[in-house]
Amino acid sequence: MLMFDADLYQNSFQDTQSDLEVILEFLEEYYRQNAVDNVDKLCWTAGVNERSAPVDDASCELRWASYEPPYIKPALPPFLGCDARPALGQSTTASLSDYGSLPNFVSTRQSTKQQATAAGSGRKVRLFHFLFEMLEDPNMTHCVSWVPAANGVFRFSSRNKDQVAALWGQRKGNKRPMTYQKMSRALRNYARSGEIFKVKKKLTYQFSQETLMLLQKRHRGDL
DNA sequence: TCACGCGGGAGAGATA
DNA sequence: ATATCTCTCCCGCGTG
Repeated sequence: MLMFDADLYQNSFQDTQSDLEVILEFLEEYYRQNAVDNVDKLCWTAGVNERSAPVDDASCELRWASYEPPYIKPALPPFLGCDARPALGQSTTASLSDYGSLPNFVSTRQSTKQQATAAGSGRKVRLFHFLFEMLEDPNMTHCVSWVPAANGVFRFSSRNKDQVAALWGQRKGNKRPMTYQKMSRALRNYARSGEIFKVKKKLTYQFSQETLMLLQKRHRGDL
């Protein structure tokens, strides 16, 4: 099981379970028709990191036949050295927030603030944590999924993107319904902190290399 | 022309 | 009480 901070993740996982129950009926119908695709997606999830186990290229090509390697906006220092984060590996109890929200090119002031926030409360789920949960959940691949052969890149389904947004709105307890438009706006704001970049392709975003590496390292460590 | 996705900016709510 | 962070919301623009 994927584990971040134990308490935080357990709570979020339970929330996710509740959310998923809402759309369970819809999913049941979908899975009956896409069982094979889900197997493929599990494979992609495991192969998000190109250094991980090889991905089934044939199945990827089938599903992503129309996909072209995205152009990554070089707005920030691209994918820094992994040895730049001293805290990594020193803490065995840090939550996902500690790692995933703190690329090393974020300003010192911001980093300090975020570290304090993540370490202090950990109660408030952040959008990119939620999205990572969705991406790691094979039941949600019809809404949002990793793009194979593109490290950390994920893409929303044009048909089901609003389901993800609706779940996000539920998770946050918003009174007004969340839409993809609003959720994607929040996603694009992550470019400022370097957590997620906008890829110049519709409905497609990318975790920063730093963030992705830490997520994956955490993921592998808890397998 | 139109629908859709994107980005700017302001502001609300939560947190330190 | 204040500063900061993280969205949320609205609006206009670009593109297919």
